[in-house]
Amino acid sequence: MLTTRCTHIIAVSLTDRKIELWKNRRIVDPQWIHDSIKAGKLLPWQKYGIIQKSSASLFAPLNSSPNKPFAFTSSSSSAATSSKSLIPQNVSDIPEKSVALRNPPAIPQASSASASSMNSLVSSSSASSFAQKPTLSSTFVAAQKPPPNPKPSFPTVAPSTPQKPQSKIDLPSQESPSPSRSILDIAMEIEQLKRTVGIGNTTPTIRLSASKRPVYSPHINNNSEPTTPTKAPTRNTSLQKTPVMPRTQRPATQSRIPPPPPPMNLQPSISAQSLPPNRAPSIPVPVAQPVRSNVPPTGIGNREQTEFAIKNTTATSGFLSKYYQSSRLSKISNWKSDLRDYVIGLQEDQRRAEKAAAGPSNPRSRRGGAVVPAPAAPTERVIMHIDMDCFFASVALLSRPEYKSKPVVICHSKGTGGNFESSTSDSPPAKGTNSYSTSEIASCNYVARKYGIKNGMLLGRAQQLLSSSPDAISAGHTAIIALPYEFEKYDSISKTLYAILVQECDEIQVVSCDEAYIDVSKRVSTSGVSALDIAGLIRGRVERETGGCCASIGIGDCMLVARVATKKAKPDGVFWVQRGEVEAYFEGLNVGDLPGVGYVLGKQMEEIGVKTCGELRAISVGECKKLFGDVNGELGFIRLVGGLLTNLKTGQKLYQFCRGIDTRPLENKTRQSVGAEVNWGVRFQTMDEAYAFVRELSQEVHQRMEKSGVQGRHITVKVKKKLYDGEPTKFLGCGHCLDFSKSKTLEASVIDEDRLYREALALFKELGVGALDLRGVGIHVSKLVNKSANMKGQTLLKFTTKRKSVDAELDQETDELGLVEPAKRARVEEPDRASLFQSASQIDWSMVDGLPEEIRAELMALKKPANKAQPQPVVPQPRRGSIPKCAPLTLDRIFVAKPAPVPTLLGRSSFSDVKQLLNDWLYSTTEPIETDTLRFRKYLRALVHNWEGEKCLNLVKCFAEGVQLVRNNDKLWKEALVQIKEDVNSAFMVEYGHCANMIF
DNA sequence: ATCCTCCCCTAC
DNA sequence: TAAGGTAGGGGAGGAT
Repeated sequence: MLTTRCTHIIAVSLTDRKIELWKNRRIVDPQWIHDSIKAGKLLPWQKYGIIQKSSASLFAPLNSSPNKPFAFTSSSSSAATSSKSLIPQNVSDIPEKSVALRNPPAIPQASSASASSMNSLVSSSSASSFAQKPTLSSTFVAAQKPPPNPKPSFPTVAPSTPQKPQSKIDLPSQESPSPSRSILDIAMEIEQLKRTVGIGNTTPTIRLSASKRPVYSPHINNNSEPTTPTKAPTRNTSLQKTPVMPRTQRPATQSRIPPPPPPMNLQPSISAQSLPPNRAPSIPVPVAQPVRSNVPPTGIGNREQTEFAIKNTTATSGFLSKYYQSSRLSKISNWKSDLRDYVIGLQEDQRRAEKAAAGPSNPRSRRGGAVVPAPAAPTERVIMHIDMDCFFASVALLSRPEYKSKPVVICHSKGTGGNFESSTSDSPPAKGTNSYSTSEIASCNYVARKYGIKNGMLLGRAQQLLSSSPDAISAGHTAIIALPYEFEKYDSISKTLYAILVQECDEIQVVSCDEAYIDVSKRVSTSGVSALDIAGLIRGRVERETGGCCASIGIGDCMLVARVATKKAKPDGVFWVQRGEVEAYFEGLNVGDLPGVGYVLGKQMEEIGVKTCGELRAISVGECKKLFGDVNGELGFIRLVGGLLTNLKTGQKLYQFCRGIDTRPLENKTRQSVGAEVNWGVRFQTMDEAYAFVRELSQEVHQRMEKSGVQGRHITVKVKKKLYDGEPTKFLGCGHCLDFSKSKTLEASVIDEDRLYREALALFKELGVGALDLRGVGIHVSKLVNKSANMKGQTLLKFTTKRKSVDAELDQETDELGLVEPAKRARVEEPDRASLFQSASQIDWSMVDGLPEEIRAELMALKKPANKAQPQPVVPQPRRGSIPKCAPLTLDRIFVAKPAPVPTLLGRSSFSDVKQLLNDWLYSTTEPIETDTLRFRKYLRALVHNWEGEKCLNLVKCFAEGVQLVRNNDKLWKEALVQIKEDVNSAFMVEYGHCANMIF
């Protein structure tokens, strides 16, 4: 509401986030109101703009750019020459449409100068250099080695006495002494962990979602760490592994031996420099006019890639349907929704049938064709988790049994000259073929898994893994068999699976196209058939009726236990963890195997030394009392784990899950939202292209809503903004991005496609990400109502809304229908009003509702063309002033934002203390532990976000020199350094709008 | 207190 | 080449 209807924002200070969001709004000091009242008229607000004010008052005398990162350390005015010293405060304040604004980030002139200024500062402040500054390097080198390392390996000894600042960089404020700490102090550890993992309010305000994780998204997260098989004790469990059906195995006829693997492709295959200069801006600079060109965006790749990209980015119309035909993730999601609808339908039928069959004496007669005797209340729950084994790969092998003993993966890559069936078997794969592919593996068979290949891994990486595996080579498995998707088959087999399941169960919950939970408690208790027999029956049917696809089944007394049992059952088996065995089974279970524990939570638990459920359980008994006094047991655990890791609900869930307790009922919830998003192939040159894409996406979402028979009134638009220039490693991928979203609740549900588009477009514009920076767009609609129900509901909503008068609402409706009265339209033709705007497209419509009625009506009239029959243009004229501004954040924010907490590394903040810590770290361990590297990276990012870029660079330099001198450029340490540099670069891009200059 | 917005995380 | 979607749970912090 604030952002959509306010004309001015009165504030004394703003959070960084608000500054980022509202940098194009009128943010004024309260004094403006006082002075206006005193003057008896509305004074020009510009003088009171708090961002402008702070910047102007502090830097105007120096005529320096607020975008200049290191003004406070540099006496040089060379970097202070930008005439673009102030970012525009409001769209309407930009006299001429600044094209620069639509080509963000509008890097100020100063930035390159700043960079060089920074560079010179860094080199002159080789204060922190190992090699060049004997005194400091000796301090560093001669530091006491801490004892070899506990965990964490960052030493936790008391910090050394703070030294004098090395240079101007170390401001006195950074010299806060660290409290002395003890590693045994659990409370302290919690604080430390909070700092490390970013819980609490010490994190920089701009969240770097991408940088929290080493790589984008769960798909890739899967790559990095092969999960070790669960080491669950088996002595107390009833392992009922059904024998694997013998499979016909034909000799492979098409396998080929690839050439020796090329080196790892760590860099994007084609650098931006290889493209024409005008297409390869390493730092986007404002250009006079965006040029619509057939040449694709920056750095996509070589000629073939370029040609492909022309046809396959979001800037091309028709992208969306093609994309959704091919996206396995989209299909997986949609199948789930469809199946859920299907099952809900079945359940409703069943309820109706029961009602019809009536008679309390016969509450249940038939279900899905199977006769179900009237059950007594089951004494024990029997839940099964059914999961097809490597579903896509299994389906592919149905028609290609000759590959069953080969490492098979399913992905899009055709691996030119590679392994698709279409290629001839007598020609070897082209050089480097699959080894460079960035195609994601959707599914792989167990032969491939044996060599560490996993779902989500890039094909290139998988091929390299195989090529470097002695086991694979000796088994003759040197080439991956890459097979194509067969979506229709998956669909059909999925239906077969569900048809079987609904017949063989009491209750069912859809998980995905190849996975479900079923409840067979009643069957077991009434028929006397054992759970294992039912599982065997289901597995037999699935295999027969699908033509040979195997399902594994885990059995337990709740969904949780059944699910973790399935892991043990795979492949092609059944595993039953009975009630009495749960505790022992969970004792050794990896916490990562618990549902809900993914990459982040898993890492956080690892931080506190918790790897297994047993260890997690032990927390409560061991330490809660220390922390919470008499609050121990469950509550203490929840407070500890909750406070430590996340919060209450997660703590509660973990408390139960690590004990094998799960009381969730099986259910298929009706959907609460509908959406569509694309984060692949998103490359735009102009905002018009982006707007056109938003329109396509709105249409898609609208279609989906129609299909589901729902309407909604809460609209969310999400965007991804790239963090780096150049193309990401993954072809046409989104790379590392910042995520932003903006949402709006309408007074009534979205009715037509056009309204959805207009609302989405307005939100999209508010997000303010420039065409060149966009890497992803999504539109979601929630607060859904059933479409038929909504017809009744709308009137009510209209009259109960608090936020808008009925008149306004009616006006809006009228407007939507293009029925603005001619009289109203005529009035705005008066030159005095109309001249305020060059065109209606310049009006910030989101502010209109906040205006007085008279003006508002006039503007509304202006909004609509006189000819009401005139259709809405497909691509609207962009509102000039609303073109996103992606200039780097300016120094303004330092003075406007609340004082940021001082970043610390294990409690140290001064340069010398941190440097000492790095020294100790380098000496204390031969290999960098990832946790420590992450800590350091996080700290460096925090420094940059706190505008301590120079301190950050000097620390990186210290570290780099330490790696060289202390660790003799050891590979692992160098890798850590590379990660650190990448992180710092990305943080620099965000804060300063350019890469960090790290020539060490 | 409770709700809302803007995220992040997780699962398939 | 390549198709990194989608929905739900939940938390932080601000608004009401």
